[in-house]
Amino acid sequence: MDTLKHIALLGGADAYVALSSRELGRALGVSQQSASQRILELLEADLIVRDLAVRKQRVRLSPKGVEVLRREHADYRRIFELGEGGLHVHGTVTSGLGEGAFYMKQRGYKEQFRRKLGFEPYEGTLNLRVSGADLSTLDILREEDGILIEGFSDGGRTFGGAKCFLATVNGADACVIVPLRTHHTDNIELIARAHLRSKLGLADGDLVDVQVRI
Amino acid sequence: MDTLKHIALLGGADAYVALSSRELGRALGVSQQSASQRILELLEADLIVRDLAVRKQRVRLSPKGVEVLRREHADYRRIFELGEGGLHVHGTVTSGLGEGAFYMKQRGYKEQFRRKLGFEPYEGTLNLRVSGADLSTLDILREEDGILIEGFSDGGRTFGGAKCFLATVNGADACVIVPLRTHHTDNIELIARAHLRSKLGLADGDLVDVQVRI
DNA sequence: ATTACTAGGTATCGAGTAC
DNA sequence: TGTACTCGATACCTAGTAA
Repeated sequence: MDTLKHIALLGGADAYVALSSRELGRALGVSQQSASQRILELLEADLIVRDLAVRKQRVRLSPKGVEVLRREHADYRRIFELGEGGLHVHGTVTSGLGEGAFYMKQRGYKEQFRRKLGFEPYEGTLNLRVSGADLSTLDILREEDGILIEGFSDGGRTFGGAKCFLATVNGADACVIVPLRTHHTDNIELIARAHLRSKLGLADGDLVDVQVRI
Repeated sequence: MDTLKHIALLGGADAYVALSSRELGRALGVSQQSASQRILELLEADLIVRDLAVRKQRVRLSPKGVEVLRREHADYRRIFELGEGGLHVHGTVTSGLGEGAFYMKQRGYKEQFRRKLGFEPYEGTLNLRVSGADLSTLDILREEDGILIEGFSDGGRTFGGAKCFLATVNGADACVIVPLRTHHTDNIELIARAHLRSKLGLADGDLVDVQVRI
């Protein structure tokens, strides 16, 4: 585990890195022999792959190895990023494709919002683009349970389900929408009773602070 | 290490959590005896503190224990979040104690800034307070090598060294200063050729985006 | 230079048990 | 119920060395 992390820190998550057993041993504070043994164990567990040349071996993480570290990372995010009273995410205001408004007008969604959130949201969404450190914070949301909005069909078209999380944007009450069937994106959408953009005086590119209650 | 993480995941980073050695053993896949032993080791290393009541022990991380996990977290951030072109940190503008200006006026520093950064910075610093996810991002900086500003003595007083990292604040060129002799704080200081506060039109509490080049 | 086998010492683990 | 001791089994690490 520690060995796997060390390889990743050397860049082995993306590409092969040259790493002799002696170097590895020194870095981990164990002997060359033990380091060699650890490499063999990681290979046996399919967590790394190796290119064993004559001079020096080159190793890199396997997809399974990356997944193991990612899970570990998620644990640390839970510990440190989910502090007092929820989870902070920063994002910049963007104007989406206007799709949000289309979805918000659907009766199948509107009715659920009224019933499950206790208010009828404005027929539009505030789009935020998230970057850097906060990107991984979104992964926590995706794994967390929220207020469930069920999918439905209307007029031969299917509308997917979503999860909602109560939140505040720059202090104003709002609600984060996370589609259930979602790919890893850097976008989040917010809804609220009012038109957030005008209520908060926001323009494209403005940086806002979202505090999500979990 | 794994034990420490598990305690933190139970909430032991902020407060005492009840945790019997049997529970801990089950969670870690070891016996009650080994779990008890691990608790003792963590106590010995001052990574946790314990409230040993009659019924059940309660444990929580010590500041040192939190620090250890934070370092670990920083490693994972380095692996997964330090992608192309640097590192994003968000912070809110605060007015410090005005100390920044005092230091920036010292000849020992000014001369080094001019020589090593290639410009003479404005005689004041922009203070940012960082929170949540970005806090641990700062730890990456603390471990990274930057442009070295050496400490010196002047008039019987000693001034400590620091590291600098080229950065942009809301798009404007700047430089992050990280004191060498520092522990974990939630503050960062920025210098630039111009007075950033007026150049960017910033007021206390404003949220800014810092992109650090590494 | 490497990697990795074998042999032997050491730390770690868990069952039994005391408190 | 708890925690934590002793002690035999075992997993792990290192030195020497082969390829």
